[in-house]
Amino acid sequence: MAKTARKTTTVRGDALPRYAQIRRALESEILSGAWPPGHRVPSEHELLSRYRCSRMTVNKALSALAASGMIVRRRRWGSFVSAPSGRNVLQIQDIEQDALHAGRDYRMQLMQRSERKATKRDAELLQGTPGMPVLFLQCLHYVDERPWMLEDRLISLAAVPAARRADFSKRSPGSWLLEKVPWSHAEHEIRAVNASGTVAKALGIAEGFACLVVERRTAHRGKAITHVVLCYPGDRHKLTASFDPSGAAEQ
Amino acid sequence: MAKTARKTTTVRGDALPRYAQIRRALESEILSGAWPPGHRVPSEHELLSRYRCSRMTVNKALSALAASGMIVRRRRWGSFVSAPSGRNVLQIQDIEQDALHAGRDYRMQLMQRSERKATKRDAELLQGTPGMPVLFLQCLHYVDERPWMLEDRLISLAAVPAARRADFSKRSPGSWLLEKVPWSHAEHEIRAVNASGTVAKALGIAEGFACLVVERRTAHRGKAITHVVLCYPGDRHKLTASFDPSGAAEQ
DNA sequence: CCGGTTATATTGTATATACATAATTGCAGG
DNA sequence: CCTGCAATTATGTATATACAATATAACCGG
Repeated sequence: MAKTARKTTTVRGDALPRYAQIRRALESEILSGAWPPGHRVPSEHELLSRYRCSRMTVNKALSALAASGMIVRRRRWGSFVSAPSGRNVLQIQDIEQDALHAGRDYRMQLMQRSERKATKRDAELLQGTPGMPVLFLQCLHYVDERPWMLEDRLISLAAVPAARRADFSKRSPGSWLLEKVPWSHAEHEIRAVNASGTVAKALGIAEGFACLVVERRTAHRGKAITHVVLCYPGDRHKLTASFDPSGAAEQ
Repeated sequence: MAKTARKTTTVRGDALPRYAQIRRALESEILSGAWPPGHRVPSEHELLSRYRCSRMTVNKALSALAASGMIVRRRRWGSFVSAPSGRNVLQIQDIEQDALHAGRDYRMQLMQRSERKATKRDAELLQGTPGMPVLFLQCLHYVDERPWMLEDRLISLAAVPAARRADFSKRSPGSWLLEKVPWSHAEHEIRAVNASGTVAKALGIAEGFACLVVERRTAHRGKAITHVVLCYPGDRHKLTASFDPSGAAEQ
């Protein structure tokens, strides 16, 4: 009695929402190859009459597909399946935290710390000007008491003056920065190198052993914050990534 | 005269659309650190009265932020800034095509080709069963007439029977598959290894030279399609990636 | 105090509608 | 034939509205 009679306007068999269904349907046309790159996706009008729903709903589906790079949309032109290269993007989780805190024993040791005016090379790495104040840190990270990774880091003291007084003997500069300093842009480079004598000694591996090197430059509002080189023995560290068409992970 | 009098309902100073403005504003609160992880984002109601717009508009902004992993939303709970680790994802462009066709001279050579019943190891790599029919290919890729990359590939003939009759002496199996076979899931692994004698010989580098190895497993609807190991001399190939908070690249 | 019902807050989905924008097509007038 | 305006098409953005789902809080009878 007290309950107000509710009219169910949309009858969903407890499945995905309509916009997601439409998105999936289109996605599967594309991923199955039925709609090759360049193929014209039906217009919003066609889709709304096909799926018997409002334009906003198909628009949501199409916008999502466009955002994920599966299709390209242009006014008056229509929507078109984009080239695979446009969507072959894979995502890699944060590199630093990765693998370390997987229930294993972790500790780090500060090997070097020096405050200095940027050399020409420092300036290049930070994309700043020589002479700017920088902090150089070298840390050795251990996992289960074995040397795991060697970190060479430059921090721009102009951008992060607080770093001058931070204690990096316990706290890794990476996680300190992550907490203290917001950043909005990062560039990574990943390559393989043979360990030099000093690197080999620090990591307890043979000279020439293949290492995976991750180099990262971080900036905020166009101002460089830090530049870091992480060197992992190649047999221990792997980067893994998995790619799924947009919907799978989100829904 | 003929022109119908048009009322401009929304006065936009030719700037970003409102939902993008709102998104940016919130994003900058988060990226600037003003709203730390766990901080509560104003509710849609608060935002719509603050920005004087409809709920759908703020919803679009918030949904986009949620999709990009900057915030987490829950019914009746509200929206909260997510931990940085949730958003430290970086994107890497397609690995195979990368760098190759950058205006340089490319050619490839088929070194080995064998059709066989899957060994135990083959089956493991393809996540299939021993005895299944597979095609093994080894290709050497040249850029500017220098050996550039060595590819070891397994293709499941059950999933791609057409591969049996394809001519891989000119066409790289990677691009052939990309065109012929839709795929929906891929897993990558990236590591560094010292070149073995045979690899070194093929690539024209010294034995033990550090190589970047990219391993990829591709599947469609849970059925394995191909497994490939790409081996690049470490000094020549680099993976690069750049991360921006969602909006920058799209808008 | 317990246990259930009811109210409420907040996001999720969907619709109908309107106007804006961009680019092409077509037509009219010189 | 060229110019320019108008119509057309398809997407882009925004509003107002309605109902759904979900979890907390408040209330209330026993």
